[in-house]
Amino acid sequence: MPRPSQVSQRRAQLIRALAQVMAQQGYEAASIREIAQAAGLAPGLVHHYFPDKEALLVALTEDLGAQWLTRLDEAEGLAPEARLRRLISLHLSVDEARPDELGCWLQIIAEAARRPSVGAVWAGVVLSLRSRLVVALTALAEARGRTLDVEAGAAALLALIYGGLTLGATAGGPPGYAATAAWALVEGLLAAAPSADSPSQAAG
Amino acid sequence: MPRPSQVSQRRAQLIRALAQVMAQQGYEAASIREIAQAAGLAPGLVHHYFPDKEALLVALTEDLGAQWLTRLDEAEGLAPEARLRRLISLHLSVDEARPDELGCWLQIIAEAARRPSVGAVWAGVVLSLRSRLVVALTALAEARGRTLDVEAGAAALLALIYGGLTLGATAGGPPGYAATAAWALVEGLLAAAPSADSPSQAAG
Amino acid sequence: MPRPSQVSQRRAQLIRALAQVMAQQGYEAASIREIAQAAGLAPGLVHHYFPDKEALLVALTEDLGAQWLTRLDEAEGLAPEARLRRLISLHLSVDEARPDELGCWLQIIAEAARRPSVGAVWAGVVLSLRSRLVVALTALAEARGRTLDVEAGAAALLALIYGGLTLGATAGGPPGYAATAAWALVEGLLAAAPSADSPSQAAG
Amino acid sequence: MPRPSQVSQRRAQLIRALAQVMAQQGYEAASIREIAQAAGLAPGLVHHYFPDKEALLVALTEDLGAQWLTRLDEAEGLAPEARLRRLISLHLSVDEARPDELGCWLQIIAEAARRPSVGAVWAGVVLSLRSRLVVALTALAEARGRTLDVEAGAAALLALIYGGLTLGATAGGPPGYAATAAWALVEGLLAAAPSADSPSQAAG
DNA sequence: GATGAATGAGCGTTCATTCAT
DNA sequence: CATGAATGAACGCTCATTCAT
Repeated sequence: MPRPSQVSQRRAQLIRALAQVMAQQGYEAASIREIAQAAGLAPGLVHHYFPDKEALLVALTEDLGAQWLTRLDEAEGLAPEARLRRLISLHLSVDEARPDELGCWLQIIAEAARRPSVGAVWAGVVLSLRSRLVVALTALAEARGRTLDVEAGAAALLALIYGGLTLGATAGGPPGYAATAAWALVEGLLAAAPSADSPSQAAG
Repeated sequence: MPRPSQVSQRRAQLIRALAQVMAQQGYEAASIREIAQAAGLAPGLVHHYFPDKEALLVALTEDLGAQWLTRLDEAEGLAPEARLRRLISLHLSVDEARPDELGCWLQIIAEAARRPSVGAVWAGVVLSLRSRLVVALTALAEARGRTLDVEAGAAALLALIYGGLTLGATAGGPPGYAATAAWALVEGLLAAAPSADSPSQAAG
Repeated sequence: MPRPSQVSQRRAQLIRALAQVMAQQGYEAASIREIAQAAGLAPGLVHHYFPDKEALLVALTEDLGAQWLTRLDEAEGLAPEARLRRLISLHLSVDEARPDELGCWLQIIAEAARRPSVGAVWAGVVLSLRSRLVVALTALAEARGRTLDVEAGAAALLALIYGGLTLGATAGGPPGYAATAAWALVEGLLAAAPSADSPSQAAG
Repeated sequence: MPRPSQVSQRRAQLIRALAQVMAQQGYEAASIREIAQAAGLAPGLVHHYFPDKEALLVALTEDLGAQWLTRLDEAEGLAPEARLRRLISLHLSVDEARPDELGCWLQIIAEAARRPSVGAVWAGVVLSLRSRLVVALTALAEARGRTLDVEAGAAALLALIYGGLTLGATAGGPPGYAATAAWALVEGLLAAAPSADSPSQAAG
């Protein structure tokens, strides 16, 4: 019987192998044989640790999502504005430090659209990311004395970030615009928001 | 002898069939047999009109891109601000009127990342969309008397729009935030831009 | 209604086209489309002039066989020994003047082994070639005053020639050995044959 | 864990199955499904043991070539003349004991003409066969005190043998002529060769 | 646990043949 | 007569998955 750590290690090996193969060839084209080879394991082992190929994809999605969230922890404890700037730049640095990761996400989103198991995990990841932004935005709005629809603001920020990464990876574009634009979006939203001490004018 | 339009019609049939099947099952999972059946044609005909499956995907990408651009023509001739607002809402209305189209784009982007033939067409579509936004942004900046980096602004707008559509389709989110946020982004960018008549204060 | 000459011309066009394509790709790999293209005709026309692909192969076999026989007519009227030498060299010159032809024969023999219609034509060609050699050998044996089994001798000569061409085309070998050897074979057969005026010693 | 011999056995099964099917239907017409069925295996297994169909054909060619050479070993150790007679009759007995084998060779030669991988193996087989004949011819020429171009002689012998087998299998002919003729060829070549002890008369 | 042989369905693609125009 | 669109069976090959060892 393997120690629990060995199971985790084998699973992690296979998850990384899927990421590696999938980033270059896509999920469907990543064959079990190739994944096993990239992991240095026998093909038959894949089905010992995962019931099927889709479960492996779900595990990778969870893994990448957890990593992403962990990375954002670095912004904890900063002042509101600095924290939001940090969150934005941490997001956008994905494509520099981890080119494979972005490729994986593109494939995952495509699969999420028609595999409920993947879609659910992806939706959870988005929810978590958004909630981090909500917290940061709330703190900033409070510091600026504004009443902001932070849910919508966070969704918009994430959309700008995600869109910027995707388009940058697949269709190029001017360099470094996303960070600037993300902050302009924050300022634009804050400028349009009513002052916190005059709620009666909010709807105006 | 078949009329010339016959060929175009058959090709269009097959392109629509691919869109239909692909939106629900993805590109790889859309088999030639299924596509042919969705088009009401014999399987062998697919390769009579397209050299291979990838060429059909490229044709669909071109077709969807052309449709998208055509839709934006509706904003022609409006005043700067109205035109930009119209462009934004035309983009964002894609998911309402054409749910299949959004699903197709998700799959196309995933394929564009590793099929050069698809990637080139997609990059061309993005370029065209961005140039429409550049024109509109330039007109607006001029009307407001601001000096704007319109390339970066257009890229950011498109990123926000594309990200909003994608995340909305795959992970939900608050309703209708994207249009509001897009305009906040525009205002934020304009607010941060120097006045056109006082270039010396640009860096201020 | 086409004039008879047009029918013949179209058929000849297609036969030459098959030869051309088949020499390089083999019979099975020579598609109707390709053959038609090589002939400069529409694909559908092939089945106007030949009931099916095999009939086209049979026609080509007949055509090549007839050409081969015609070529041998050049040796008519020569003295016995010169005539046989000429026949041998005419056979062996096939690979120099018509490289495609040899390639076709290799494919035809392979098909002849399992298509009766082709096999029959091929057998007829061999019979005709052999009978030319029989005539020449008979004349030579008579001139030398020997009683030769000319059927066996002609078969052996043809075997040597055909084997030499085939092996030369597919596996190389010393240059020009076949002509020398063919004549050595003739002399060897004649030397082993009894004198025509002492038939009683033939079986010795 | 399968024993190493298991792999060899499966490969041999498939090679024999290809020989069986190919002799009757040709290489192109021998479908993977049919070959697998003839071997009593599942269709998918063929590509488990051979990368593709052509590799299976190459393996068969190597196998038949090796068998042919092994058969010739029976002539080892005989006196020069007896050895050569034995080599000739061993070659020519192919069509009696192994009708399938001859059919396979016809197909292989046709494929060798346009598949380099097959052509190379076939050329190697011919080379080996010829070198056996060279050795035997050399010994015989020495015993007879003659200076013979043994390379050319061996090539001619092989051509006569191969041509005789091929024509016999596809177009009939008088029975048993080839062995007689092969020996007549040998005697004819020896008769035309200069004496070994009078090299100055070689050109005479 | 670990292996890789085995299965058979399904893939993209090719093709000879037919036939409406 | 001539065209090439249309058909659907069959091809080589890949694959996730299973399972005996």
